Amino acid sequence: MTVHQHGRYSTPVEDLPSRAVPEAAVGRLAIYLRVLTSMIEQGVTTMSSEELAGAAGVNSATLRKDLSYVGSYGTRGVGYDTAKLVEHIEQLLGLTRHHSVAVVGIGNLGHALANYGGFPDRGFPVTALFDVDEDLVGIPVGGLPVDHVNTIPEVCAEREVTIGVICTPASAAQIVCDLLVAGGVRCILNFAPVMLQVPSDVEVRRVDLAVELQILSFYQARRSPGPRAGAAPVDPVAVIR
Amino acid sequence: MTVHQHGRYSTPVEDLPSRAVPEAAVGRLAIYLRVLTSMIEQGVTTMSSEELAGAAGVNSATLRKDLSYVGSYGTRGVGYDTAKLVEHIEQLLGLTRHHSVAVVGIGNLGHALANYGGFPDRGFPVTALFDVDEDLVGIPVGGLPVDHVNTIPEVCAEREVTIGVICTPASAAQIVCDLLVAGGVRCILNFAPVMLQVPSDVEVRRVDLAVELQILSFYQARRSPGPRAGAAPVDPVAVIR
DNA sequence: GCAACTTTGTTCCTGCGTTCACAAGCGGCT
DNA sequence: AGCCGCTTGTGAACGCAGGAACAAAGTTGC
Repeated sequence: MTVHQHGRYSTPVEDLPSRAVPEAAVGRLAIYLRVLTSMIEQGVTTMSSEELAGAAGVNSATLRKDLSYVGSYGTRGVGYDTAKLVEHIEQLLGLTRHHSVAVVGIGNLGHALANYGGFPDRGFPVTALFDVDEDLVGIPVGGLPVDHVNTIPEVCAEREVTIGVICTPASAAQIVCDLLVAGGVRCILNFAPVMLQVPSDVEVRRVDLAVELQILSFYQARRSPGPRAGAAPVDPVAVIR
Repeated sequence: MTVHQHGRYSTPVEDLPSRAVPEAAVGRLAIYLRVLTSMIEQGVTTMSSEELAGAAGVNSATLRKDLSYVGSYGTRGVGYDTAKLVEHIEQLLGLTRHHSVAVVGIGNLGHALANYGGFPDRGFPVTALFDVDEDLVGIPVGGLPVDHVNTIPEVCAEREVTIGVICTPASAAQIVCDLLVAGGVRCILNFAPVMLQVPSDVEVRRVDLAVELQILSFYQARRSPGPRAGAAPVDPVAVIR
């Protein structure tokens, strides 16, 4: 029972699959991936580290080092083949096979996530929904019927859920987490404002709305004392779609 | 126009308000705050660094260092007065005054956020909702009518919005962002999967579902080759509420 | 009132991540 | 075919954050 939420290392033992990749680098790789697929759709077949870094908002040296973790697939004097690079990053991130997702807690947020359809981008199909509320059980949300939280272990094992998303109130999060772990789920995305206690082989990512807002509040608090920035210097000709 | 999303420093100039606080520390302080308010509700008036650190899942030395940023308000041999500490952390995080929040993009996620009511914890009232869809404009969501995105600059200036939350599709995010900035908003929470370009005095926090899932996928990919963990060693006697 | 224990606040140190800078390598041009 | 310029990949330095250890300080018990 360790507490290791967020930040920490990747491969404490076993450095066979390339050398250990820093966690921050993994996050950036996911961003490169998105930029790359977007560029490929626009017909771009080759990008230099400078271009890609610019689009991702990072230093080009950082980008090159990140890409060196996945292997050396660039051509000197030219740049990176976008298609090849996508392929290799996807492989490193384990996106070649699908990851079945379960959403627990079908409140406002859970409802929103369930309706995402195929979930952000491809490769993360939602295959199970759970809630405590008996009135919700059986009702389809986003085309999938809700099951009772008591059935989490069986259903998760049966449907081979790899990622559990916790959208319950804080008070229920730990219990739900234990049930997911019991069902063999070893990756958890936690939206509840609590630090989950999990076995060391379970990975938890926490997304905390309140913390994000408070960090923004902090930066707002220590600004130049000027009250508010000048109003509307940008043309309000909003042409969205 | 800098790109500085996430990570970076706090007070590049001006170290008047205590010394520069590392960004990571700010995030942890928000967590301490939650733990403390929870403990106060249970009648706890004093906590040692060891206790508080345990509850927050961090090292006690780290906690003491974090608290030293807000000032020295502990009593040696005793610990910290929970009420006093909450007060000082709230002051540092700028939570003493309210931060008016605007939500842009009333889709699944925007709908969920608008319905949060007073928004996570207290101090972040949602005072404006926006969408492009004419059919949505005027309809109240969570008790607040939706306005058209074209009116973002005026409405934000008028209602003194300090934090803008972007829940639009990626394609609209940058335009919406520009409109918020035009309305004087200098803190943005971005749920759209794009790196926003903003003036250097605007702070952007990004919450990216796809990236979080892909990071989990990465850790899942490089595990002990064993297929799935053993099933249900935990009693499924789920007694939630 | 004194001594011993407890807990804070801080200094030092270690280690990781980011950045800089350069050598190696590849394509294009003459 | 050889040279030139561009871009990658990596070795080394820098800087920050986290952890350990210690000194200062305050409280409790005698």
